[in-house]
Amino acid sequence: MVTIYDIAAKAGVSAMTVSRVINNTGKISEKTRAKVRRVMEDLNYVPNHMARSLVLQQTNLLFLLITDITNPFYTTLARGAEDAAKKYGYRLLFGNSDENVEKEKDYVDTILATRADGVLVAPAGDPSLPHLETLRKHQVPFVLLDREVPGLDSDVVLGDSKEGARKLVDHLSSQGHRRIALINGSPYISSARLRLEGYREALKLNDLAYDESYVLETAFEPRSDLSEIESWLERMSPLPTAIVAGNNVLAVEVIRTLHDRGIRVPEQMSVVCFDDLGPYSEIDPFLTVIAQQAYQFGYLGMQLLVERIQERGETGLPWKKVVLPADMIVRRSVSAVENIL
Amino acid sequence: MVTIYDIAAKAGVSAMTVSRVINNTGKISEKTRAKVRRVMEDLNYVPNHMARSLVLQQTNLLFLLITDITNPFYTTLARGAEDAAKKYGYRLLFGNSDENVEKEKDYVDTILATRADGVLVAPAGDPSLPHLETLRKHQVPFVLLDREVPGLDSDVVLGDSKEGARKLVDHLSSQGHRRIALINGSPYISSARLRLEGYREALKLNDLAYDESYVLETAFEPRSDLSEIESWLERMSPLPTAIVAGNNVLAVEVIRTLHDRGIRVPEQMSVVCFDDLGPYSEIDPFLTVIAQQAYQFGYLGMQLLVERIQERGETGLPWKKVVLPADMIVRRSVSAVENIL
DNA sequence: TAATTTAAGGTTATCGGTAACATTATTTCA
DNA sequence: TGAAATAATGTTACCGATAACCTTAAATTA
Repeated sequence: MVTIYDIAAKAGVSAMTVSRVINNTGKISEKTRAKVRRVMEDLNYVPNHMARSLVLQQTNLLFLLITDITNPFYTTLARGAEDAAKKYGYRLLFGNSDENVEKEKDYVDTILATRADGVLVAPAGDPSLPHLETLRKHQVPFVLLDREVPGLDSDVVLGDSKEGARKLVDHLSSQGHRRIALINGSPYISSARLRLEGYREALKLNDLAYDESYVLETAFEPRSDLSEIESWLERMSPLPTAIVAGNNVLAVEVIRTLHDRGIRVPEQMSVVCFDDLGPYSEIDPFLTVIAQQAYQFGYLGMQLLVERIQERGETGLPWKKVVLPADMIVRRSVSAVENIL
Repeated sequence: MVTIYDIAAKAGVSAMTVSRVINNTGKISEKTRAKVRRVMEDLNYVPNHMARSLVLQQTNLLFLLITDITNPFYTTLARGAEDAAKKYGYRLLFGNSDENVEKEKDYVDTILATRADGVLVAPAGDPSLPHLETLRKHQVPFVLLDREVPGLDSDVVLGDSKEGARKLVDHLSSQGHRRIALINGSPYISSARLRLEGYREALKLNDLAYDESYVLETAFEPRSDLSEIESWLERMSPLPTAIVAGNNVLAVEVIRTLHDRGIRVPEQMSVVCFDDLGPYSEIDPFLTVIAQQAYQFGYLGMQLLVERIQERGETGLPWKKVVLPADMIVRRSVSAVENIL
């Protein structure tokens, strides 16, 4: 590997001069600058980021941790974060925790070991608390995305989950649905809790009774085993006429399970959910959804993070909480109750 | 930041002893080991990856560069790469080039500067050659995914693009289509070239004439400006009855443009493409596609990469080329010609 | 013209680890 | 019982960069 010393030797200058040329610091004559540049090109020199960061005590590296890299919500969010990072001159790397607290912890270790300047995290859930506290203890600035973690103060960008759930239920109710079920993510995830709350409030406002057996709390991540959903569907009696899904992955799994049992959507069952299905929902608009502004989650989150990084030292700045609105897109996955077979 | 020296001082041993405890090397008495461990926990010590890599001359870090993080093909591929990396004990980080050679070059610089042990790359295209050669020159092992780059020998995992294109055209032909158009990625991308070749061969085999105006070569990446597709549609006369899209993104854009012009799919135009739309195509199976084994691209690619890394030093090992089959999934986006309005 | 400034560059120490080579008790064995 | 082996730890140098300080010659200024 070519080092600064190889360049220095070949150019007949000291290593420090090479360093100055690389970083455009200090005073260097045009002649030496040109010579050093030529030697660097000749030898294909690439600065060693680690050596540099070691002495500078900063890496210019930021991380984005998401929980599901195959979910369009998170990948669109990633684009937003990426664009903002570029704007501020940071490099951004991605990690994927798969909704798995252990994997997430591994990434946090990598991040700490890499001495990243900051992190954007969509936490796997409340049990993420310990490793987020570790980040805090090591003074790594971070911003939470999409989910809060009780007991941890921080900047955060959230969607209006409660309002979103209310809108979905209201919409179903307006189509005459009175038996509305909810399949939700783990209660250890803040957004899932708020969606449940919004669901219950909306039921009440629409004079609908809350029936515990109509609620299934499972995992937001995709899984091959659908038996939990199957037994839930069997348990409910009478079957609901509509299902609210806590996110797009759950909606897909519910619909798949319904199809397996010969129940057609929306003819026999209406389904709505949080989060859109990416650009692909445009070709054959099917699911009625709360389309969260995924790109904005990433973009705004990155702005908050960069602010934190640049304010480092100043203490006691209040934590910022951005709540993005929940907009509903009505498509074909809901039919009016009177049309249900 | 807590260092090995802080631990050493507090535990009353030398830094080297701490290092030995961390890495489980050398001989350490149980007593000191326990003491050092306790101090590390007390101080929340995290090893500095950069310092370590600097002296070890290896980072245990691998990178995956993809060209479109919102494309389910690449995110599923990423999952495969991730699982395989974990199996082999490497850390994996992701980068997203957005089909943009410049961005890709930036990532390559980051990778070189980070001194990653290896890279998995889905190259943006033939113009990626210079920076891939830079990787080679710096002896960073890499494996290409999904696309080859002429003039560059390397391990590579490909899909059978030619065969896939043939299958799509054959399928359309079997439904009576005789005017079949192709919207494809840039001719500077190997997979796009092969898809065009397969398309032309299949036309010939089905006794269909090749009409240049029926082929549009554009970009594989999503874009907001659809005017190029619009003017292409206007140019073709008579309109084709079916369109083959070089990938899922193009299919989505074509269908969107068709809808804008009041042309319905599949009632008035059949559309097929390469690459599935992720799990979401299951809820409302619409597009007939060549479903490439995205997960396998990542998993096998990672295996090849790790082999290369571990063989480092041994020269002249032949390059490996894995070609994954192209399987067609027939869904609803094609109708028989006689039913076209 | 002597005293300062400035331009251009060099030296040394350091970032946080680890390899390689000591060192010192303590065992083990001939 | 003395020599050799081993266990447990310490010292030193180095990985590749940069900050802080130092040096020298040329250019300015009083």
